[in-house]
Formats: sequence, structure tokens, C-alpha cells
Amino acid sequence: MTTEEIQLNPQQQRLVDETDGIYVVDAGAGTGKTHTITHRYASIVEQPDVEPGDVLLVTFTRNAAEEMRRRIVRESSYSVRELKDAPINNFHGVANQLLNEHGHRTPEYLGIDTVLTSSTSVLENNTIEKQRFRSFYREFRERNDGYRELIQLIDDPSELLDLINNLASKGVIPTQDGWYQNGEQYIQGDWEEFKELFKELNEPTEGVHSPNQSKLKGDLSDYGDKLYTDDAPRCADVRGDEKSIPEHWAEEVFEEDREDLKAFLHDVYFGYLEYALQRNYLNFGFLQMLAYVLLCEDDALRRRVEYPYVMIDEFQDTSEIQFKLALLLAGDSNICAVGDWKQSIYSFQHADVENITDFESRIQRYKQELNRSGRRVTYEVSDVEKLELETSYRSTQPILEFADEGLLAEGSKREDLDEQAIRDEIVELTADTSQQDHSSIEAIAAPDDEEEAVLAKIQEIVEDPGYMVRDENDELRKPTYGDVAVFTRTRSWGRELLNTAAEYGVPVAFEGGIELYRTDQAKTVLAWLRIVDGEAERGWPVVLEELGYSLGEIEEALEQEEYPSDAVEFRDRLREVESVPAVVRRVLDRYGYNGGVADALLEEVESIRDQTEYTLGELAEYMADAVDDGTTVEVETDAGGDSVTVQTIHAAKGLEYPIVLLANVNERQFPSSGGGGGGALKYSDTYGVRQKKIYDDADGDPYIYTNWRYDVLRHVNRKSHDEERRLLYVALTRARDHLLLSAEQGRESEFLENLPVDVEEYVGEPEEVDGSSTTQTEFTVPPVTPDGPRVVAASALASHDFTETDTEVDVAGRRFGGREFGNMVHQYAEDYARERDSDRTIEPPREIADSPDIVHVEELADSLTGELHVEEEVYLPLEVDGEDVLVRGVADLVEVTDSRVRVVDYKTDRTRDAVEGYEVQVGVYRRVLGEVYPDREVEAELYFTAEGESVEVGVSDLDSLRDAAASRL
DNA sequence: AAAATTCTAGTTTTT
DNA sequence: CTAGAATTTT
Repeated sequence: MTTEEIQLNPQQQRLVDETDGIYVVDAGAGTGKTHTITHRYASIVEQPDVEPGDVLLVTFTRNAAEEMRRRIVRESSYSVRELKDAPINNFHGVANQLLNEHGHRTPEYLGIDTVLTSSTSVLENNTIEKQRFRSFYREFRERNDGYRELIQLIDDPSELLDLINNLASKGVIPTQDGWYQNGEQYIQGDWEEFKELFKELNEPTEGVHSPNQSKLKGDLSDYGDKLYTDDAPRCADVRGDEKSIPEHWAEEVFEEDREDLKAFLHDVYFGYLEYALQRNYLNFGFLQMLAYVLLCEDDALRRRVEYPYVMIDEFQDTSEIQFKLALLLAGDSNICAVGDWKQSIYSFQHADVENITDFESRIQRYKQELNRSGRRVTYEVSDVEKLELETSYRSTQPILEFADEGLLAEGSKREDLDEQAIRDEIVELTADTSQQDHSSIEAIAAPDDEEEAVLAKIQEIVEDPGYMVRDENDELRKPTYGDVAVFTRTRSWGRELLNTAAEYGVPVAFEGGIELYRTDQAKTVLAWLRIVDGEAERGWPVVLEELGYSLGEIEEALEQEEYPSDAVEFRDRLREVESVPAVVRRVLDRYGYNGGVADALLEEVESIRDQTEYTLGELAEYMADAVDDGTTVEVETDAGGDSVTVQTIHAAKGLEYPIVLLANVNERQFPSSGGGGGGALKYSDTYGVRQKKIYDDADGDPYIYTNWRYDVLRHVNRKSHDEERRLLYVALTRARDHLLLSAEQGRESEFLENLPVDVEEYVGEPEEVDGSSTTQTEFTVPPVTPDGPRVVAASALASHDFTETDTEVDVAGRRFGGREFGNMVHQYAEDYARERDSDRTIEPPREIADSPDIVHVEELADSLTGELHVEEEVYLPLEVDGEDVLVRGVADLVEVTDSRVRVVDYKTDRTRDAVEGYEVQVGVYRRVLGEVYPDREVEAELYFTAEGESVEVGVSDLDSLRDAAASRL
């Protein structure tokens, strides 16, 4: 703690003094928020008629709650003992306690007769919950044949689980025969708001001379390109012939019969809640949800437990249900919400930034919703006082001002921010320090390797006297490695930096957990669990490979079921061991694994054992799922001394460093673009729950259509880069004295271009440091190696950056680019095949076999004789640049007869580079098929469908093309 | 200058 | 399978 913080400044003092009433406090980065809250708490509690038990202090994490308790003890007259049971807790803790003490029969309010018991546990592990949900959903599907159409649409059950959790975070709760309170409204969406947004988006945009078409109309230019049901209106009708699309579409897309969807959602949601309760567990969402129901239903209890004073920290991270819980827990209008909207970066955890930005209207709306069926919130909420903390004890003035610019930086060329409107929302901070000439802000662009440039820069920082930092007395000193933090957007970039740092011996520690289950140690443990469990084929290969067996030898051993005798002995001894953790321990011992990863693994297995009754086989299944999920686990990463901290921006929230280097500020990384797709169901506050696709097998031919209403509606909910800007802001405001941003030259993020800093080319290679003289992270995190070799495209072998240029063709008066034409040819080929094999469905197996020696096509060899195959994938194991890879080619047509194998690949692009790529691809076919069918003649050829720059192809030509394809086969 | 079409690279973050 | 940029057409 710095000396400045001992005294309270006038704004802080005001917050401490004014204890009665409703306050929203805008407490920016480094404004001494915790310190102030601590004092406010003490000041409330020191009133003669107030006890610690009267003040509810809610924080976001368990750690934050403990930290707060410690500081209150230190700064007030209360002792540890007196505050031991004081309600200083996180939301989940509050809910848990409430249910434990008073809530055993809560499920009854929803029509579920299971009781909560003291042994009901809170499932914290995502992978386990997904597993349980999956098994629930498996049963659900069998029981509910009526929902077949919706079930067909959903290929990943965890999509449903996400939706359920999202609804739970809003207080949308299912009951036996409907929805709790006004839950159904949320599912329906908000027509008024939708109309408003629709209108806004449909305003013509400003052109230089005359108005342009509206954003919405522009967005809908590709409407109609997808497969719609017959009742969908045509593109021209939807878009109309004005600058805006006809107004009536707003209502027509919003109004939709969603009764089946709602019923399905209800039954899944309610069914899973029952399922969890019967199995005696709750997830985070259910925990808060039940506490909410309890407080709503039991008026006497609510009055008994309510608190005269409520304070909530990190308010920008609260969800809707948490805000409502806080209102229910407050007995009077003494509520204090402290936070910083600019640091709201947890929307994926259901944080709703509008809780703080629209505090005044939200608190009124929520009160109204809570009082709809009873008087639950009795106090007045219309008088909300806003306070601001304006002095920052962390960053220098230039850094504070620069960080604000981060909130104004446009993330793409398309974005157009209302700068003034944003500035109006920002409370400008003033730095407390007078020292600031030493402070610097710079941006570097690395022409070749950004990681190396970052490391070189760090070495420069600790050696160059130009970078001075302030000590606790505000005096300047030279920085060390420990003063530097490197932030990244993604975990993976940080991990790579760590590897590069290890090469050069730069002391660097990665903080914030590793993907534990992807380590060699975990893989070995998994293999042994499988062996012990009797899954020989999945376990032994890993173990034997570690012993140096070749692939052939492994196959041989599996076939003969003959394994090395000491390994067999070890297996038999493991089978005698009773507890699962003990098995794991023995395996780790056998391999001499005893570092941080091994410890973490053991700890994990023990905690999983505590949470579930997993058998050995189930644990193996769990570990395999965790590999897929990329589950991360906190591991002790003691770099032992003076080292640079590497962490994600999310992990850095709440921390500060003298020198911050924000790395990988590259396009498409930060802000991340694209993505966001997938999933059959969508939810937004505005339009409610919607189905993206429609499954239909009315004509006996199952088909999935795009829901045309959704296709229009979704535009009204387009995401902007707001949260990414806040993430940028969080990163920038961690810095005390120096701020650096880095990117790859030529790939700089739009953010970087829009920040008021010159991006300078930085060429630098780190000096190699003798590893023994520096400290390294206790273990190095290995790069993620997916099981089996990497798959690369055949054409990529010809050149790493070959570019396709276009050829064009005219078909029936329409012009097609090369790609589109190629797709069309392809479609013809497929239609042809479908016609020919109408009574047979072709389902080529998509999975690559475990062993790289097994070529995929082989599995089809016998069954396919004499038949036509469309779009077959072939894989060829090759060594490329010293790495074993599977080279993938996708052939358009494959024909296999007793004497011959023929592959035809249609292409349109004849540019030199492309042809080169295709030739490699065809060579791959030739070779792979030659290996699979050694005694047959193998032909593989390219068939160019468009010559030169532009080719005229009429419909008749396509017919002849089809005939040609047919005659070849 | 505006609208339409095509191309490209991406698909995180973790209480 | 999508958002957003880039390019082409009107």
C-alpha cells in the first residue's frame, strides 16, 4: 500500500461519510477503491446501533472477499474474531449459505419435491457438468420423441447447457407447468426495444450527396442466398426499392410461432434442474437461481435475513439475477454499488454492463419486476446518487489519458464511434504523482518475429537507464524483470512466448493455469488408467511407444496381446490398488514425474474424486473430455525470483505493474473478428430465444432450412467491439510508469492505428542468457500436440502462399467467378451420384484412423468396388520439413473397379501457382491409391473446366460435361 | 458514389 | 459458417 492511500481524499471521504441512501460509485482504475470500501464499511459498523452482521459486503471472488475481510480487520477497531462470521462474501457464497440454512425445501416452489440437503454439492467443474448434462440429455432424447425435429438440429448438447445457464443468469426460471414470474417475457423478447433498434438500423446512412441505403438493407444484400422454406419471402420483397427496407418486416420477423421451441426449452431446462437435484448437486447458475426463488417466496424469511446496509464491489461484473438478489437482500434503501463500467470484460460469464451504465433505470425496472406478485422491495429506489473517484494512485497522467483513448479506438474500418458520447461517459482521472517525465508510451512493430522482438525489448528495458520506475516513496529506481508484465489476448500466445523465452534463457513465468490434461504426464496417466480398466487397445500403444516400440511392433503386440512382463506386472499391481488417486500416484512415480504438473494432476484427481464417485474408467473418460475442452488448471508457477510475468488480460484484472507490455496487438487477434457462428438456438434480450434453422421432413426428405425470420432478425443484435475496447482499456490501465504495445509489422490491429501513438519498427533479437544464471518457470508448458500428426492440405505443399486468381464463365447468361463455377460443377457431380445411387446413402467415414499408417481410403476398398464415390478425402502420411503430417486431398470423384482406380478432380483455376498446387494434390491421390490398391491401375487426373481467362459455357455444355463425367465412370 | 459480390481468415476469455 | 474487408459492377 502506498502512503497516499493512508489518507482519504475528499471524494473517497464523501463516500465514507455518506452511508445512507443508494449510491453508484464510478471508481476507475487505481483510484483506491478497496481502500475506500474498507473505510466505508468500518464507518458504517462503528455507528452505535450497527453490528457487522447488519452490513452485507459482496465481492466477486472468494479471494477478494477474504482480502476485504483482512483489510477491514487491519483498518478498523474490530478483531478477526468479531468479523469471522460477518457477511463479507461473494454472490455464490451468499446464495449457498442461504440455501444451506433455510432453503431445504426451495425446489418445492418450482414444483420439484426433491429437498436440498447439507450434502448437496456445488459442481464447479465444467467438464464434469458437461458430462452430466450430456447423460441427462441422452435420456431426455429417448423419452421425448415429440421433439425429434429440434433434437435433430442440435448437434452439441453443451449449446443447450449454455443457453440454460444464460437464462438462469437473467432469472428466467422454469416451473413444473410454466415459467417462474415473468420469465416467459424474456423468452419472447422485447418488441418495443426490437422495434426501436430495427428502426435505428434501418435509417438511411449519410452519403456524400444523397442518403445511402440503411445498414440493415446493406446487411441483407445476401438474404436469399441460403436454403429457405417455401413460405420465405423473396429477397427483392424483403429489401424493397427504397433506401430502407419496408417497415412492416420488423413485426413480421419478430412475430413467430415459437410454441414448440418454448416447450422444448422448458422441458430440457426443467428436466435438467430436476435431474441435478435428484443427483444432489447444483451448478453455479442453479445455486443463485434457487436462492432467488427462496427470497422471493418466503416473505418472512426475507424480512428476517435482510440487511440494513448492502455494498457490492466490482458491480460491472454482476449479472441480472445478482442485481436482483442484492435488491432482495437489502432491507432499506442503503445500497452502494461500486465499479467501473470501463472494466466490464466478463460478459461470457453473464456479466451485464448495463447493470452499472443504466443503474438508475435498471434498479427501477427490477424493483417493478420483483414486486409484480407481491411487495418484496419496499424501499424507495428512485433517488440514486452518483459519486466519482477521480484520483488515480497507480498510473502517470500520460498513461491515464492514453488509456481513455483506448475506449475511443475503432476496431475496424467499418466502425463509427460517437466519440463525444463516449467521452461524456468517462470520468477523467488525475494522477496523484508529480513524477511523470520518466513515463513513456510506445508501440513497436516487429518485421519478422514478434516474440523475439518482445524479449529483446524486455532486455533493453532492464538494461537501458532510460526506463525508470517509481518506488513506494515515489522515487525513481531502475526496473528489474519482476517489474515487467506481458499481457496477451489469448493464452496460446503467452505460452509460445514462454517457450521462446526458454530458448534464450530470459526469465519469464506464465501465470494463470495450464492446459493440464494436454501434458505428457496426463497422457501417460490416461493410458495406464485405460490399461487397468481393460481398454487395452487405447492404452497400450501410448505406453509401448514410450518404451520405443515401432508402429508395427505395437500392432503386433496388440494382436498377440503380449506386452513386456514388467509392464504387465505393474498393471496387475495397479489393479490391486483401491483408490483412484493412489493409482495415479503410482503411475507418476513409475515415470519419475514429480514436478508442478504431476502435483497438479494428483490434486485434480483428488478433487474430482471428492466431487464425484468416479470409477477408474469414468476418470479416464473425464480426462479424455478435458483434453478436448482444453480445460485449464492452475499450477504453481514459481519462477523463483526476478522474472517477467506473462498473463492474459483477463487474468491481470485488478493487478498493476510498473511496466506493461501488451503484445500481439494484431489484426484479427485483437479485436478478434469472425467466429460467433454455429449453434442452432440463439438468445438475446431483444429478440428472445430463436431457432436459427428449421428441420423439416414433410416430404419424406429430411432437410434443414435456414429460418428466414432469424436471418433478418439477427442483424438487430450485431455485436460491436465494445467489450474488446474495454479489454484494451483494462490492459492499458494496469501500467504504472511505462506502457508498450507490440504487433507484427504489416499485421497491426486497427486498434493500434487508431491510438495516438507512433508505431515504430523494432528489430531486435534477444541476447542469449546463460540459463543457469537466470531463473525460469519451474516447469515449461509444452506446446499443444494434438493426438496424431497434423493434417495439411495437399495443395499447400506446392507453395505456402500460392494465390488463386479468378477465371470467369458465363452460364445461361449469368457470370460466375471461378470458384462458384467450380462449386456448380461439383454440385452436378453430386447430383449425378445421388441419382445413380438413390437407394443408397454414401457416408464416407470422416474420422482419421488412429494410426498414421492406416490410409483412410483403405477402409472403403472392398465395399466400394465398382462404385462411384463423391468427394472422397484421402490422407497420405508424409514427412514434410522433418515433421510427420497427414497430407489431405479431397477428390471430386473416385471410381474403384476390380482392375482400375480412377480419380477425377475438377478445377477452374489455371494460374501457374495453383496448377502447381493441384499437381501435387493429384500426385498425392496417385500415390495414396497406389499404396492401397497395389495390383490395380491407378489414374488420377485434373480436369479443367474453364480455359484461359474467360470461357463461354452454356447449359448444354454443362450437360455434356455431366455426360463426360458419366462416360468416364 | 453506392450497391453488390467475392474473398479471407478467424472461430477467445474463466468465477 | 460468419464478420468484415476488398473488389467489382452499376
